[in-house]
Amino acid sequence: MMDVVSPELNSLLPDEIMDTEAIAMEEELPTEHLAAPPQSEPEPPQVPMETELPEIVSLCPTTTSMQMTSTDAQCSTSSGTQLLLAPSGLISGTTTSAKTTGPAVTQNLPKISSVTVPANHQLIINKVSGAPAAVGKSLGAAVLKPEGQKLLVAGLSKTGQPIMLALPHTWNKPATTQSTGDAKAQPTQIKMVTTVGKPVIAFTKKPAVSTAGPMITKLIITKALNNKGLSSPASVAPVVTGRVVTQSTPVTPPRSITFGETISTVPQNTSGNSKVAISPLKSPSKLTVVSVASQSPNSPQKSVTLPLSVALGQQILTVQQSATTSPAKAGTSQSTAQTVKPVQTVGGVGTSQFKTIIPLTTPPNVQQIQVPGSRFHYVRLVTATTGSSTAQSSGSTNTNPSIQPAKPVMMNAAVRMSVPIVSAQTIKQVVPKPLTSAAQVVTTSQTPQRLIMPATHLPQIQPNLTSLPPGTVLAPAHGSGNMGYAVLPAPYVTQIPQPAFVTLTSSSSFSTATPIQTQARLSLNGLSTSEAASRQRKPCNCTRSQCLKLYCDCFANGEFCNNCNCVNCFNNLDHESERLKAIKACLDRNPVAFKPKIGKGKEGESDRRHSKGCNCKKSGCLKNYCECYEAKIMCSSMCKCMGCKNFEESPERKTLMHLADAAEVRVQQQTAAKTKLSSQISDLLTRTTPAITSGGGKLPYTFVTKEVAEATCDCLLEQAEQAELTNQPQAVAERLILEEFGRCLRRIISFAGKAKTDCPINC
DNA sequence: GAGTTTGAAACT
DNA sequence: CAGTTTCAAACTC
Repeated sequence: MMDVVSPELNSLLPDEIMDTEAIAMEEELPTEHLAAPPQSEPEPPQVPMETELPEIVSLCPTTTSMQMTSTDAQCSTSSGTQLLLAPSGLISGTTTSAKTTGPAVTQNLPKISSVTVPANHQLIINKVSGAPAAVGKSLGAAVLKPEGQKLLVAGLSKTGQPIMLALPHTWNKPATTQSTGDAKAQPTQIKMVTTVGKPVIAFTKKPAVSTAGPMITKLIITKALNNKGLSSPASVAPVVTGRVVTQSTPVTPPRSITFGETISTVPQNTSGNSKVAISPLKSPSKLTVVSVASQSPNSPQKSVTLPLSVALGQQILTVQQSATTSPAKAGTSQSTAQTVKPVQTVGGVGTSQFKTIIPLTTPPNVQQIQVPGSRFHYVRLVTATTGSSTAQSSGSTNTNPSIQPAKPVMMNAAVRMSVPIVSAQTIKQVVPKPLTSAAQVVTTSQTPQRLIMPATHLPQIQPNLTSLPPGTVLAPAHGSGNMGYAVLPAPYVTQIPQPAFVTLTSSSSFSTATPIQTQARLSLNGLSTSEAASRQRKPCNCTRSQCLKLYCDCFANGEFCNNCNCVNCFNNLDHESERLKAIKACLDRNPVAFKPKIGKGKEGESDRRHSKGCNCKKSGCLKNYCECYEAKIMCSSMCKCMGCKNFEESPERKTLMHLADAAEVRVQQQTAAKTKLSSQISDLLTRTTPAITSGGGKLPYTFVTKEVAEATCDCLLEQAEQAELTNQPQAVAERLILEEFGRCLRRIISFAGKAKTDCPINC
């Protein structure tokens, strides 16, 4: 299964993903581009998180950046502390699931709903916008300005000293734009540089690069991994570089992204780079990326969590990575598919599909990368190269602040991201699969990394994550080099060999991970794997499109063709590269090509409506040609149809509906009748079969064979003839015949009883 | 089942 | 963005 990923697949992925140089360049942004967060700027009203999700979180040794609000804050990166980033407005008084991982220290910080510092060095801070106040100093964290802070970065230093960073409110401004991810805004890049004891954060406004889509906010966190805890930023030993790129769409519940990375006090031996593409999410509300360090005592684990939302569902992205304490370079590529647990959603429009991404390696670093244009959501796991490792091994003597994260050399970790997506097909079924909103974080103590995306709405990420066809899976290429990805339809996720779903035994970060792990199997559309597997899709009949166009329903729904009647089908594992190209082409044409067409309308409008509207001309929108009618929804103002009869008061529509209802009733009645008949037959067989076969309950009539019946008839005829020969009156003749019939019956019964006695078993 | 109709997707 | 072509599903016979 895993070998389905061909090496050339790497080349198919967006260049932004594969190009490590590009990342490095971004990390090397000039300092002058980094501007301090305008704290004086009035904070905009709380906006849905989808507009404010940090796009990139980079963990690197970059030193250029503005100082954190608090200079005394210790860099949490040096001590396995998990960092949680909570953009304001993204979290409304709800803590992430990580909060449950252990004893938490909660601060009633203004704009911060809660701060959790579990014993496992994980710090979770939930920021609530709108409440100006100073950050609780009891934590020793930097003071947050009430205004102009959209992102709160908190972490615990090796000494346990918390670090908090606030992002300028401008980060959230794009959120004001309404629309499903179409809003274009100038991307804001936030670079955070944390050295040991000297966390720094910077904000940079960059011209929008993305061709289309929601504003892109980039958050880059650069931190030096130095267990020595150098007080000088100059002496930074870069170890891990991570990026988190997320996009948010308007009006969406807060999300949380937990980003974790392993920080080892010893030189990082895992010099590798793993990339993880996060499949588009239909509307995930919460995204959590959790990175768990290896179990090595010297490899404390850190994580950054961006709590985004809670109420409507949570999307969790969990990345587990192991950092080998051994100084030796990891030369082996350990690709372990990880179990993906679909996060259930609450209030989901329909069932969701998941997208799973499995990186090849287990790098200590995780980078989420947003690729403009492609709208793919990627996570890159980057491990410091030899140079950085050497620096660390030398006791963090490296004083060069400009040290950039080493390019990935090896990928050892397997990361899977599961992203449930509401598919159009699901909507058509009008059978919403309620999903639980509980965010789940899966962690492992071993090398495997896991990325889990919540199954519910993730509007903020939607622009990117929803771009991929539902159920898309990026699987690591097997032995295809350092990196390889296969975009797999969700159904194929279940086909991945069991080892790929290695159960994660969490020993470290999250105590709550265990229950999740038990059900870590990927589910599709909110269905269990078995249910998903059983879900039958209508086979396509494509002949010319190679099933790589949206004409093909299979392709349009992000599924591989299976049992279809298509000709020259490329929508399968054998044509990964073509499929990837086709997906990219579709996304280039329409970034929301794979998003459900039927979605929620505006407030007050029908819950379901065609996002684009139909364009019917001849069907009157009363045939299945019409997508609205097919979806059993009314045409709306979005439609450009002619002669539309698919509106509420349309008599034609009512007539059709009545007919349809009547037909449905008939079908139901017929079905019920068939069911009843079948049940009766089954019951009859159930009752009779044992008697016939077992012998214990053999009934007399079972002896009324053809021969017996004929013999009886002969007896009766003989009796009738005798009566006739003796000139007996008819009444007497009838009596004689009936008496003879009675005797026959008695004989039959007697014989049956005798046979039962003689052969009580198996007669 | 073959042929026609239809409208979305793709193309220019 | 509009017009045209292509395509596969829906529909008809």
